[in-house]
Formats: sequence, structure tokens, C-alpha cells
Amino acid sequence: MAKYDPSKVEAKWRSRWESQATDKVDLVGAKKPFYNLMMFPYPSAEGLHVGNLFAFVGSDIQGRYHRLLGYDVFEPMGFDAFGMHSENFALKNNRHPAELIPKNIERFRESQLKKVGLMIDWSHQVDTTSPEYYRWTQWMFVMLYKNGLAYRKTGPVNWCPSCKTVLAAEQVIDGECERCQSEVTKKEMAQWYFKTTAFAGELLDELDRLDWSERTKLAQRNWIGRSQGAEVVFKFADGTPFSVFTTRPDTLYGATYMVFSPEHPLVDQIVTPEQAPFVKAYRDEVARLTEIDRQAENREKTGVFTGAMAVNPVNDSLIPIWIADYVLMGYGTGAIMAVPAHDARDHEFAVKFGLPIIEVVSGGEDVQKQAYTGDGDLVNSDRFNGLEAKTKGLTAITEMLAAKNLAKFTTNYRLRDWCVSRQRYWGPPIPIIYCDKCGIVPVPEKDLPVMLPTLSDYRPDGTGRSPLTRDESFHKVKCPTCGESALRETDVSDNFLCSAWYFYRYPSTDFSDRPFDDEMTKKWLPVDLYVGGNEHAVLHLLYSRWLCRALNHCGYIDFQEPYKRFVAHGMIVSNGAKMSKSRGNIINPDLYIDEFGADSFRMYLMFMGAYLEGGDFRDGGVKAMKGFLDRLVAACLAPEGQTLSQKPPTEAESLFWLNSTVKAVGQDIARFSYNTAIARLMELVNFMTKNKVRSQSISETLTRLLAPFAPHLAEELWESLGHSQSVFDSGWPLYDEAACRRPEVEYVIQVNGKVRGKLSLAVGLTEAEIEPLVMENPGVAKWLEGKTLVKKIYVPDKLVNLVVK
RNA sequence: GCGAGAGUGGCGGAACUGGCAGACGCACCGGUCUUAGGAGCCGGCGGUUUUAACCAUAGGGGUUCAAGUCCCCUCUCUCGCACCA
Repeated sequence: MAKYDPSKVEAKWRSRWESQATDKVDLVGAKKPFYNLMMFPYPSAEGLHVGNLFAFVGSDIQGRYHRLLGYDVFEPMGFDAFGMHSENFALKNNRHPAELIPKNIERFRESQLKKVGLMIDWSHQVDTTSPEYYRWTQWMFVMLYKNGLAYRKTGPVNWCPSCKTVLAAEQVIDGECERCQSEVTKKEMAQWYFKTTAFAGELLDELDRLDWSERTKLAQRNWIGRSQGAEVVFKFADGTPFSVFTTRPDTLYGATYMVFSPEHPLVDQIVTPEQAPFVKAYRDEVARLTEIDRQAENREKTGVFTGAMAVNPVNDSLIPIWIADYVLMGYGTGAIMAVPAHDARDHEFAVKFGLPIIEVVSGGEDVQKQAYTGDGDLVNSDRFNGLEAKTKGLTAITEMLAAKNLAKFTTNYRLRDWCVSRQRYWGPPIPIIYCDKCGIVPVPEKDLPVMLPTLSDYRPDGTGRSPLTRDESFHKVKCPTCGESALRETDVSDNFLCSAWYFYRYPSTDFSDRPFDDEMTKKWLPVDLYVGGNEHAVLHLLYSRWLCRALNHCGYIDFQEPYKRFVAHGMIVSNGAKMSKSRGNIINPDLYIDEFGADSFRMYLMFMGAYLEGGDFRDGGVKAMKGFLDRLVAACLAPEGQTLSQKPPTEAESLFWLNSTVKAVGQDIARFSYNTAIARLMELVNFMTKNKVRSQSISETLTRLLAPFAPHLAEELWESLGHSQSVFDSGWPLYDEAACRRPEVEYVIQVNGKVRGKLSLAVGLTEAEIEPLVMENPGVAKWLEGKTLVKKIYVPDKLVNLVVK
């Protein structure tokens, strides 16, 4: 190699990898399978984003590293091409997504992904919009339905007026649509749901055992949100029972009123004629509020009295029933007992409406002024007085009621069922048919896929009905059971369903008669390593965990968690600011790759910050990295026996550099500390350059260490160093632990904790051996004059600290 | 409000179980080569003062022979959840 020209080198190796199928894995014969998964991208018209590349390169390094370690690494790629993003883009540009998507995919793969040097086995590509794929997405839906994990329900849903569709709770971020940031409103609609709550407890508990990034687990824990307490039966004045959920059954004696959610169905039955107009007005007002209004911070409590009374089961006292929007229909039973003395929200409400506040737990200052939520003993609670409230008191009161069938211990989760229907066009049609005679009929498996028809007008109309409803030939069908006229479901499913199972498909793309093959799945799943962005913590990552449990529950797979390990990478910013079109600081990866090469670009992305934390992309960084690779090439390929420096390094020194670099780079890659791994490579190159060291073994080792980061260049160097096979078949270099220690160590000599001298000494000397040397040291002796030595601290091979007075 | 994480030179960032703070790189400064340098190579680069010290890891206290690292308090930022009973 004369001079390092990345464009030539990269083109050469790209075509060689392709012609020799270097990245293709023998899925059946693999001996040490390693499934290295990255989050498949949405093929946008704008092209790949640096964020995508940052994620992919970090993952690819793991794939290549494992390959060097001797694993059969399967690193597939696909396209998450259904969904509103594509549809909205097509709408805006007056095109059809079916026409745009294939072009985008082509561009992503051919002119972007393939140029980055990812070790992708393209023979297993997946495209969620192809009928061969979404046939099985629909199969998942039917499977879930048949197993009671999918159901249709009418109720309040999140509606995005801009996207003109409903959204799942997970897709509403701070009251706004995850896609378009419009304010989400509530609507009453019939929708399809998946019973994500069915596995809420397992999904939460299993997190403790998962090898995942802590922050991802934390986000899921918060989202699933378990609270333990009791369901307590109260009665209306006429004796009709109803129940409420509370985490503090110990405070039952302090319940001074009840609150129902405004949407609660029982409100109509209990409201008294005098209060009815006020209740109606309040409910209307609440219905008009958006989620943002309703959740607004520090919002003053509102509510009205229903006129009805309830009986407290512990003491038969009569307490008023109110409705207020601080009680949510979707949680617990949609009704609460209010204990203003020991709950801040109830306290605020009670103060505003002049409701009584009764202290039942001791320890607070003045519960009339402020709710006390801390620990204490029960008071004003009959025979339970004196018991420690949150422990013994809670148990005793609940058990007393439970004996009368008036309470039971329960657990509630914040998690809601996954609303999966979408009133949009660009998605997999929900495979359901409604028949007057047979009711809900899932489309039989032999009739799948339900093909998405090509509609010229696919614009959502905001009526709450999908555009597909306008296609009569699609909408009107015969019932598969009885043959009578029936109507097809026209909603499509949430595109998070497509992505919830794609990694089962990759190893099984050769099978057209099943979603995934048992043998392949046994061999390759669960995924060994999944690297991706944490923004999917409670979306894709939660949905796919749930679906995995569902598949397991229904007997299709024998594992319960889809990913053995998940690592969340950081976010990258551009020159200190978040990347955005309006700031004009979007980075176009293609420009850098064209000018400096993919290897320099990859390495800079990995060097600019800690991979798990994110980094700051600075102009000039890629160029500097190209400069480093130039120096590396020069150092590796320098002619042997060139002029050596005046003081050539000893054999031991060279060995130290070589071995300690191998050790450190391996450890750093394993913990995703790519920036420090690259720094190590730089140090080794600096050592070689500075000392004019040229040795075949150092060059070869350096090349192999470089390979995961800069694969094209590593191949080229490996060839130049006289090898004919791929560097990725050469194995990861081994190191000698003993040689990782410096031949000489520099002892730090401190006096009273301050550095006063240094001594270069052989490794492994004892305290007695070095003591005279320390005392003689002129820099040290000066600080000892006229002082008494009180204490000596000796840390082998590191430091001596003399404490004097 | 609750929970988690973070705060280190002009900048991006290092520092594993407490043991030389600032690895590695960018920017900058100086030198060299050159018709030229926005190329290459060599050197310097936290601050105050200069033979030698002292001060520095958001701020304040503490533990220790020794603290960026451990403990307590305060401030700031980022993220997650948020009227979830």
C-alpha cells in the first residue's frame, strides 16, 4: 500500500467481502452462534442519520470483536418501513408510500449501510411492509386473539388530532403525540387492545434478573409501576357495594369522603336530582380538557358533590361521594377513599371544599395544615390504636375486613393494555372480520396475508374510521365461517407490532410457511446482544418483551425474554447542541465518509465520547482521525531496519506495550469503552513512531486490534503484512499477563501525602529493599529534616508515603 | 413532587477496587522544512507565582497517611415517572 487512500481501500474490500460472502453465516452449521442485533431503522427519505450510524457502528464493533474471538456472528439488518412517519412524508410530498419505501430501502442499503463497513448478512434482510413479512405480523394478531390476549373494547382513548388516529399510552409523551408533538385529546372509541397487563408482574420482576442497562430497566420499572395495597368494599347508602383500591388500608378510619372519577359509570346511578346539573356540567367540562390540561402541574383541585353517601366498612360512618378529575378512570377501580390527613392530594381537596380531616396516624405536626404521610402508630382507629400503621395496622385492618369479605390484598399496575389499532393506511391490516351472525371472526391462517390494497387516496379523514373503509372491495367480505356478508376490520395495527417480533424472523427468512422455524429459533434465540437507543425503553423494548412472554405462554417458544443482554448507547449532539433541522446542525454522514472514508468516520464516532453516554460531534474530528490512521499506516508498514532512535526501547519495553495494549483494548471493547480503546491504539502508535520501532509482530497485532473499528483498513494492512485470508479469520490476539506490567515502575514518594520524589525501580521489591533508597532521595530528605517519622505507608509497586511531625 | 444519573483545562473527554488529576484527541502557541502552508515532523500547553512552592475535579463540611473517587449538606444540569390513590 503506497499511500492510504480510503476510497480505494474501502471499495476494494467492500467488493471482496461481497464476492467472498465474508459476512454470511452458516446459520445451520454454526458452532458458536452469536446473535448480534441492532435496532432496524425506519427507511426515511432523508437517508440514514448519524444517530443510526453511531448505534450501528457501536454494535458492529461488538459483532466483529466476537467474530475475532471465534464466534459465528449473525448480524442481520432490516427495515421498519410501516408507520405514520413514512405515510406522513408521502402525504406531504403527494406520493404513495408503496412507491417511496422501496426506493428508500434501496438507497439505505446500497449507498449508505454498505458503505459503512457493517458486518451485515444481507441474505436475511427483512422488510416489514412486504406481504411475506406482514402475513406473519397478522398471524401474531390472530394468535394473540385466539389465546385471549387481544380484545376489542370501547372506552376513552388517546387521540392525536393531527395524525388522526388513536395512540397507545406509551406513545403519548407529556400529553403530546410521540410522532408529531400535537396535543393528544381523549375520545370514546371501540379499539383493539393487547393485554400487556396480563404479564405486568412478570415483566417487572424479571427486570431484576436481566442483563440490561440500568437506566432502561429503571424506565420500564417506572412505567409498569407496581403498587401494593387492598381493594376495599364500601357500600352506597342503599346497600349496593362498590370497591376502591388503596395502598393505605391502615388509614380507613380517616376516610372522610369518597371520590369517583368523572368518567365512572356508576356516577349516573348515584347522583341525586339536586346535584345532577352540577355533576353534568363538571363532567362536560372535564371531557373538554386535553391530557395536558388535566395533568398540568400544580393545577388546583376541582370537583363536585354527587349528593350520594357511602358507608365506611370499618365504622359504618356515612361519608359524602364526590367526583373529581384527580381520580383517573383507568387506574384501580376509578374510585378512591379520601384520607386527607395522610394524603397530600386528598388534603388539598379537603381544604378547598371544607371536608373534615381526621388524624389516624401519629407523628405528624398538624394534619389540619399538612398531610402526614410518614410512619407512625394508629390513633382514632378503635381497637387498632397503637399498632404501627403501615405494617401491623395495615395487615390487621385488611384481615379484619377480609374475614367479612369486605377487602382483599391486591396489586395494581400503572401499565395499561396496549391499544394497537390505528385509523391509518400504511400498516398491516388487522386480520379480523365482523359478521352479524358469528361476531368477531379472525381471518383464517390460510387466508393470510390480508393484503393492504393500493389506495390512491389514503389520506386519514379524522372521522375515526380508517381510510381503508373507503375501499368497498376491501371492506365488504364474506364471513369465513358462515359465508354471509360481513365487514372487514379496516384499522391497521400499530407499527410497533411489526417491530415487536422482527428478530425472530431474521434467522428464518428462508421459511415461507411459518413465522419462525423452531430449529433456527432454538439455535439463535434469544438474541445474545442487543444494542440500541434508550428512547425505546417503554415502547419497542417493552412491547417485544411482552410479545415474547405471550409467545412463550401460548407454547410457541421455550424462552421468556427476547434479549439476553441489552445495552443502551448514548445520544450524540452536534457542537454541544441537540441536532435539529432548525438549528441547522444536522450532520450528513455521507459527506464525511466520501471525504475521509468510512473507517475514519467510524473511528471518530466511537472516539468522540463514551459510547454509553453519548458524545459531541465536532467539525474537524473526522479529519483528525484520518490523520491518525495515516500515522498508523506509516508506523505499521515502515521499512524494517530503518534508522532507529538513539535510545531504542528494550525488548521488555516493547513487550510491555504490546501486551498491555492487547489487554486494555479487549477489556475496553467488552465494556463498550470505545473511546479509551482507541486512545490505547493511539498510544501504541505513538510509541512506535517516537521510538521508530518497526516489528512485524507489533504491526500485526495492532492491525488485529484495529479491525473491529476500521475493518477495511485492517484488511488492507493485513494483506500488506503478507496474509492472504481475512483479518477477521485471524483470531483476537492473546496477551501475556506477566508482560503487561512495566519492566520498571516509578514509585511515587510522598511526605504527608504530597509528592516529593520519584524512583524508578524494578517490579516486586519489598518495603525493606526500597526503604534506604527512599531515605536517600534528596527531594525527600529535605522534607524529613528536623521531623519525626510517625508512620510509613507502603503500596507495592506504586507509592511510599512518609508521615512526619 | 418522586426516582435515577451527571457536574473535571479554552473544548471533547481519561482516571478499574481511594494511591502522581488532566490519558488520548481537538484548538492554540513556538520551532523546523518550504517559493508557499490551512500539509508533514519536533516541542509546549490547568492556574498563581517562578531556582522552589502553592492553589485547583460545581460549592461547603467530614472520614483517611492519602479523596475527582467514600459520608453529610447546598447549588446546577440531563433523563424517566408524575393528581397512579
